[in-house]
Amino acid sequence: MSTPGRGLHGHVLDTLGPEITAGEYPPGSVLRTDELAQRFDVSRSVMREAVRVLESMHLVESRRRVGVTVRPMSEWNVYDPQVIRWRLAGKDRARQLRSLTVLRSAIEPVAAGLAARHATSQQCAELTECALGMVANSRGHKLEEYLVHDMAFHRVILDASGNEMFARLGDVVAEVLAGRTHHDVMFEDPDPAAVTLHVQVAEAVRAGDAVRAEELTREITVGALQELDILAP
Amino acid sequence: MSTPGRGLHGHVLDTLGPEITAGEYPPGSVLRTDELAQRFDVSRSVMREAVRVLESMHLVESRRRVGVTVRPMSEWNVYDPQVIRWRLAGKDRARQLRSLTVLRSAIEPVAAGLAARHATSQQCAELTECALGMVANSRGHKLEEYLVHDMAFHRVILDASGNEMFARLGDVVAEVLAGRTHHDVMFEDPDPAAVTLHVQVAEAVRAGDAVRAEELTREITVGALQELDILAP
DNA sequence: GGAGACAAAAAGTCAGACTTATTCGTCACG
DNA sequence: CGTGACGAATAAGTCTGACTTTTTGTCTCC
Repeated sequence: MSTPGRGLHGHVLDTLGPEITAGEYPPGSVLRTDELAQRFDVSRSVMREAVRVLESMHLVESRRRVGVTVRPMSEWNVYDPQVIRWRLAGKDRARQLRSLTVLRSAIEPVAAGLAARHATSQQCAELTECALGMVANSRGHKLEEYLVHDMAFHRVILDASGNEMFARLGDVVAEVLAGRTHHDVMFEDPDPAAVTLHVQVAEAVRAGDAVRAEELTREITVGALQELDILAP
Repeated sequence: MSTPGRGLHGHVLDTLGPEITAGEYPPGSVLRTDELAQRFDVSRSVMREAVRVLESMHLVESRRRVGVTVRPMSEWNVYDPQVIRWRLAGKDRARQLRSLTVLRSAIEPVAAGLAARHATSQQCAELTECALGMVANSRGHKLEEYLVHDMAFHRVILDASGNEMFARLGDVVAEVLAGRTHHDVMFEDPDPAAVTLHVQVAEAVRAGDAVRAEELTREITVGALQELDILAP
């Protein structure tokens, strides 16, 4: 995605990471560095670097005389964008998408409220532009163009909140929106009500109306949650 | 903290990580693997493993013929518990604490609402126990004992929400609460109103009253935000 | 002054030997 | 029988040195 297989150790991670996050090795499973190096046909140095990265994500733990043991899912660094990507590409993408959508529903309304207070005039302009782009592509099976503007819209909101923790969720939200468009729901044109809400949020932010921006965004995320409930009650 | 200097590469990270997150190397600064290996008196293999970990946190980027370049703060994986710890131990701990408290104010109310729906009877019992422990230690300069129960309380709420993304913020919230007690505010006994709110949240969760649990928790987090505003308006 | 070739620099890779910590089995001792 | 200590096996950890690959800056040459 962002950094595709840069170097041999990257290629190893592209295979091993998804396998682990997909749960192919039950927690407590033991892998041996040497065997992995053989399997991927790389030197032990390269394999060790890959293991170190997995370890920094808390996916595995490396202990002397034991080997590389897989940690239970509850200990994974589930906010690591790489881990999120692996899991979204794997088996439990539905569960993952639900968790992330709930996260969105908590974060984005608050972020929109802050954005109404902190957004620069340029960010307001970008927001309006994105909302207009969504309107323009809301009919006629132009889902891809719509998605681009939708992702940009939410990224601007999160950035404009002025909170770095929120801002860093831009990639995650984009991934969720993309996943929704490309796989699960959204067979036809997007919900007109949602499009309108985005336009209204842009207006509220520009007007500096924090309460209204927060409430409108809450409606958007509630809608996203309902979409999931319809799909898998 | 959790995994203190495990192995040589861990020791290198314990020094280099805080240096980078403290901003001692401006974005775009170039480090050379060989020089770093010399500086820390380790072999290049060990140094490379450390660089790989820093790279997986998006703190640096390693490119051929160029070296290891430090990335701008906006690209760091700020949700990585290790990065959070490094930053909380460093220069901008105040800024970091503020960001995290805003994050809490978005997450915890929603988590409490979900907890009211999903908490098991055992989790309800734990919650009540924590709240009672907070009451018992709310007077008489027993800040440490109070803190333990406070951290446990919020961890149970986040776990009981049933959302893994929320659950994994337990460590972060604990870190924020600990930081608040040990450094910034909290010179004397905690605010009695806050203690009462925790007890009421425990009751609301046990009663399955999601709306009330959410609203009460919102009051708690608003209080935490106000504490910061009083300290640094 | 632009395009292409060349050289230097730094990360990337590999192989092999050695070190160290941990675990497990065994054996002696209570 | 249990128990504790000793020792051997094992797999990660470390170091070294040689080699490869990619990128970049420069220096021609047209």
